[in-house]
Amino acid sequence: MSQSELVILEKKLRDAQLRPTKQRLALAQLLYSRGNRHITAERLHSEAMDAGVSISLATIYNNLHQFTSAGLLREVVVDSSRSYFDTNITPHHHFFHEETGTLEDIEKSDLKVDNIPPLPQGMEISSVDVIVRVNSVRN
Amino acid sequence: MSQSELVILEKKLRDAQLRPTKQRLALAQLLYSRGNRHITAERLHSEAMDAGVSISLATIYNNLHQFTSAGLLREVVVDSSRSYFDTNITPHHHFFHEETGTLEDIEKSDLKVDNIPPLPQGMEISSVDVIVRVNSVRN
DNA sequence: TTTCTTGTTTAGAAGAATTCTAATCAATTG
DNA sequence: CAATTGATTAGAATTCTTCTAAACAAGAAA
Repeated sequence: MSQSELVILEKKLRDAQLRPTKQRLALAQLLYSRGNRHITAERLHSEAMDAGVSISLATIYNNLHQFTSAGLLREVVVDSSRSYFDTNITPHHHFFHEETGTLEDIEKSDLKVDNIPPLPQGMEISSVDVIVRVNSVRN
Repeated sequence: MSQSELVILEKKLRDAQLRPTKQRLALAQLLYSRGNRHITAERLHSEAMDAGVSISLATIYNNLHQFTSAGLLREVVVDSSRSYFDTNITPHHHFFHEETGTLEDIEKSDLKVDNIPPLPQGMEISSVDVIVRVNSVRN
């Protein structure tokens, strides 16, 4: 991990009004230093452990939610049994591999959603989420 | 509840290879005698209680899953904290009212999804789920 | 610096939704 | 009817997530 990378991550946290604590910086590194990721709390926790960073699961959850509120992460709802957090916060959609439980981005420009019916008075769209669930062909 | 309605529900269960037990018939009534519904296990349980049908929560879960496997229900994943089951099994999409936690159908013909990128070799689409999350406009 | 304030982290308990267990019970079959 | 197989049950167990309240660390002020 280069020094300049740490400085950038620290600024990212400060800009989001989050104190750059040891734990937050470690999480930010795991999240943002390897390209776009889709990750669960448990998985992030074990990655932190593997990286030798001691951090409690409660802190992982706290921070995933704080990062999400701050617009640094986005929660993707694809599986009723666990929450996935996406480091790609630009508008886009997902492939969900049902067998492996993995997500893959679909760039917004690739996919078009048209003809959304009119919304009731006083309502506005908060997001349009498309999930293309895929499986391997069974023979 | 008319007699003929019960006979129809019983046939529906038999056709799905499910024995028409007292509990299943009661659930089928609650689910299919009031138009399309989007319901959680807890909610269905309290409706059954209110209707004077004694049924355990385990049985509710068992049956919701059996109905789903049999194609009599469809699970909709919109909220990471609970599962919704939809009695409308035709292909369609949903509005999700974030404030109230309620779902509303969007007919498939109303909405168009285009330009899904090519899938990796050996993969096939299992479903395409569109969720339009809506909120009331805040002043 | 040192001190103060406030935000953060922590372990473990608590909570909520769901699934499991194994005993009882009910529907169907012969 | 008796036997078989499937369904239901209460409650325990599991899993994921949130809460609690005490200890700690970061930033601000002196």
